[in-house]
Amino acid sequence: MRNKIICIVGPTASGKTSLAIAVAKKNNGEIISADSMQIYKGLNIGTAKVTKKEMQEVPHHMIDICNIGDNFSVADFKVMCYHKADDIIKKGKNPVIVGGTGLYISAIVNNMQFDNQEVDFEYRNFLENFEKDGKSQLLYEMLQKIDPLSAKQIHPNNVKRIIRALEIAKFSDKLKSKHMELEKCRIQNEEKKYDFLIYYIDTKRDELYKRIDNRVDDMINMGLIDEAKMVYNMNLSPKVTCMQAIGYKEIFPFFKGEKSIEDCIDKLKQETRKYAKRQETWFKNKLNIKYISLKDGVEKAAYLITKNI
RNA sequence: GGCUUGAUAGCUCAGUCGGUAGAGCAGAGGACUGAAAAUCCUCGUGUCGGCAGUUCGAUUCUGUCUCAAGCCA
Repeated sequence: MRNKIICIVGPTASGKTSLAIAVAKKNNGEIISADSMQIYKGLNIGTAKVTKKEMQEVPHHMIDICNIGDNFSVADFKVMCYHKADDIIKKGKNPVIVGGTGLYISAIVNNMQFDNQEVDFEYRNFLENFEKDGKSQLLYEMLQKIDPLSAKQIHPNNVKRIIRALEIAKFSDKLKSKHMELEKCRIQNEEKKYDFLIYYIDTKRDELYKRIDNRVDDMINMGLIDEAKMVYNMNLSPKVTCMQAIGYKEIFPFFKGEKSIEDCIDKLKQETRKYAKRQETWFKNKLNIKYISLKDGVEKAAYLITKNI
């Protein structure tokens, strides 16, 4: 019999962390985080990472596994996540997957297939130069020739995606060695490894926005500005993945003396709200989810989730 | 008190050599199989500050008033 794995998803600030801990406690579980930013050591307050105390209550995985500046992608996530899940099951315990990164959740739920591939920065730079020269259209035309299916799915203006698709097409093992059409290996997902039960924490929009505003204020009180300063002082390229995290780049203008701290905090709240909206779109439209509410408390929700297993 | 410059979408502004107007941001919705807290797509009627004048027609020109910023007293 295949194992059923509980996933808890939802927009930022919806209460995923506490619900996951409650579920894991009730169900002899260990938590696997599916969050593209909590993987980084040092990004604690801004990513709303679980506290050390909470981690002692229930083991957490896939948190603090990278250094700031490291590269990481869905492909890495999927491999590591499955290993962790297997390990947890072998121990006789139950994995609980929690996260807000839609692509990561989709990757494991749908068992997406990826080749092993390192990022080739030289090639990426080469491609990015086309964009700098205003020749993005050429990139799209290249992709249409090399990987027509991807080209169909990516909007011609989405240069970042076009470049990534070109990188993948060029270095894809399947393309190079087997002369297989990329379309085929993309669509051909293997049989699903586990069954998943995905719970989406449903929160009314205005309520969620209030929670977001309050949480940002809490983050500031907990020392987010110092944490952001630490990241700022590292002087990283804006291209580095963790520099994309919300909670840091919004405060940089204050350090540069370009904006007041109040304006930066407002911007941070605004960006977080927009992010929550994008998450909602992903989870509601791309995944087969069950809705769960925290209105009657975390314990009640955890009870409802675990009693079905 | 005098002069100058402004007053246009929630905000910042562009524009109409006179034929009732459009960008960015915000907001709403959406896409997304390899950077995803990223990236991208769609959606813009608003007494064009008030009143009067010229005109077939004014947001656009003229006068006047109100408000704001600056300069001179």
